[in-house]
Amino acid sequence: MRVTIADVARAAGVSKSTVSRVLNSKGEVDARTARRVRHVIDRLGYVPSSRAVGLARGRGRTLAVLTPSLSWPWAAEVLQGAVDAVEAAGYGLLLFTRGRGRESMARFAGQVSASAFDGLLVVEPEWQIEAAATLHRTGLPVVLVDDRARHPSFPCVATTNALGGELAARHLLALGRRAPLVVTGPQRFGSVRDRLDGFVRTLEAHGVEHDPRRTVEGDFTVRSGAEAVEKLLADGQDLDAVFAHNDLGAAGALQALRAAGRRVPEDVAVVGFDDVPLAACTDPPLTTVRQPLRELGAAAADLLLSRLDGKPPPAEPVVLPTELVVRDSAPAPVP
Amino acid sequence: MRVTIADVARAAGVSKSTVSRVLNSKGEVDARTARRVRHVIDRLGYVPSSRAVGLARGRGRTLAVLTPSLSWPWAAEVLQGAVDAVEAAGYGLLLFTRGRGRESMARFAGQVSASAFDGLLVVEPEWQIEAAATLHRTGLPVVLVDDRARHPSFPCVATTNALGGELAARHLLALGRRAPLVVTGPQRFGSVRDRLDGFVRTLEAHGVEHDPRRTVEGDFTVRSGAEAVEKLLADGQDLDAVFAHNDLGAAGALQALRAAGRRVPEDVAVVGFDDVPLAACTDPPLTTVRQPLRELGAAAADLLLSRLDGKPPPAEPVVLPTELVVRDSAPAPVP
DNA sequence: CTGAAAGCGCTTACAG
DNA sequence: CTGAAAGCGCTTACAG
Repeated sequence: MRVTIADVARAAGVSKSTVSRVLNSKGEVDARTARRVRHVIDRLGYVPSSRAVGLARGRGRTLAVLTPSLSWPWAAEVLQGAVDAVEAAGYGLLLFTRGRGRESMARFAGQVSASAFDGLLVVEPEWQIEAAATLHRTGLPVVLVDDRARHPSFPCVATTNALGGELAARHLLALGRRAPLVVTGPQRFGSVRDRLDGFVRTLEAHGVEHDPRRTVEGDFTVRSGAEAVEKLLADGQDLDAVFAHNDLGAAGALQALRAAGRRVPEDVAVVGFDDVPLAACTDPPLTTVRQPLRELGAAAADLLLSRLDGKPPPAEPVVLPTELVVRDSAPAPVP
Repeated sequence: MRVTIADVARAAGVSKSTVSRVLNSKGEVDARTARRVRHVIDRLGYVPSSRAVGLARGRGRTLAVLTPSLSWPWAAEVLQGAVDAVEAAGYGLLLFTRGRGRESMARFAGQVSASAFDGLLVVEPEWQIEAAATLHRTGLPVVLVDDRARHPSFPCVATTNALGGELAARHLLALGRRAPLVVTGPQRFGSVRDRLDGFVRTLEAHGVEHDPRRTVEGDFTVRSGAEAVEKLLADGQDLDAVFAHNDLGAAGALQALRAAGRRVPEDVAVVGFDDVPLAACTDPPLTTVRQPLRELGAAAADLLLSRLDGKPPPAEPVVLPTELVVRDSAPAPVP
């Protein structure tokens, strides 16, 4: 039923070796023979079995990506960037998410050992970093989409998180704000600490002291953004700005501020992070620090692909720039 | 380097056949022999090569999914549901998106012929339906996540779109609205026509005539939702409600209404469709017809898996229910 | 209950 | 430039 290389060889009156040679344009083949073989291939609609090729060659054309839940819009964007790049290279991409915790990691490890793929992309690694390190040591090419320099032993791509924090701070300072609430993500993340550092350092460089009580650790959910605002308000603290470490948190802050009767941006200016599609749909639309999410995914995929081609990993992480996108929640300062 | 079945056989003092038998618990194996083999497997950390197994058996444990861009939040949710189900079954999932049109479909077709996977999930098929049909004929198990009964020759899972339209209409009628704008998706989609039908029929069943000029075809983008409202307003038509066929469109309508000085929900009530995460973050939060997106993905995956196990496809499409989620953009009617 | 052998569909030295 | 043969790592009748 399936057309095999043997069928092609027979129909073309040559050996399987020769068919293989024209298939992979490897070794010298007589031009006329090659043409004949190609014709037969077309006529029969022959496509080599990826399994057989993979087995014979010891590797195939399949990559895998391990990513957080796709319900996080930024993960979906990064993944889309990776898919596009992988697809363009003619590779397949196996998708694993961290939906089911340890159990699902175990299953993942099984696939790895089964060498079902030839390279791995890890998006925002957390506790699975050990697993990644083990694989890496095993010889599996691994690339991380991650925070700068947190895992220096891996090739990785990252964004300028500290600069992002700085951009947010400069903008709020220019708007005359002096008492911002910072809703961070989980502070075990290096990216989060970098954003915070960049923000606070910039504030202080401009003579604005940042009261630590105005830094609240969130978990990147809408709810945590709202709660941070509610709590601060309940404590009687005042604020004239919010810098949330992601757009979802900023959206939550927006809701809580409205509920508390604070006007945005007049009373409180709000700046988010990421620039996911949601950011343009809130009321008012969010000013935010844009991360080039698709580009991150694509760059990581390309890096992995080039490693498979035997190119050495870059000494430094690949770092893509963040930039400020100004919308109504923290408009451009009037000159 | 790689531990093979031969290594295990040697270490356990048995043949490869026997190792294979205990691996697949197939055929009779002496209990003690089996135990010994298992020990060796554990000790050596042996995992069968998925490629070799696939080649020998003629099929492996890999599925593929062909889905629209993950930038559509609903696609990301459906995909997440599918990943979870596939992963739980111990299968791998190869991801293809329609990012690059025909070119990417060609590449996709290549992977298919290479039998890189054993079953295919198609999410919201449009022009690639022919390709799917061809594959299906070839013997590849295919399952669709699609609109009810549009492709009766495929096993598929769908939602109650007409009912969704009806729910939206009933809610708006209960709020006393009589002049709704309907922003549809592309009307070539069966789901879109079903939603529209359900909506209009319900209106008319309640003695409310629906002026066809108040049905505007959109393309599921935020922009198209906003434009539909702007155009209607520019034409001097009046409206007291909007029913958008997806939440993004509803978010766009919200923006345009605000810009036009209409209050939501007082002047204009707005109902969306899907209930993606964004829906809870708009101002006001969206009342919307919820689609069980993850469940759709999971159900499709399970259906595909059961087909691979040789179970016959269900005669009828699997249909999951939509339900109305009431938020502030169209609040519950006061009794 | 167990093993030797053939076969899955390719690639790759090795000869010629 | 081309072919016969071995090998990739498994499974599966077929004998015993």
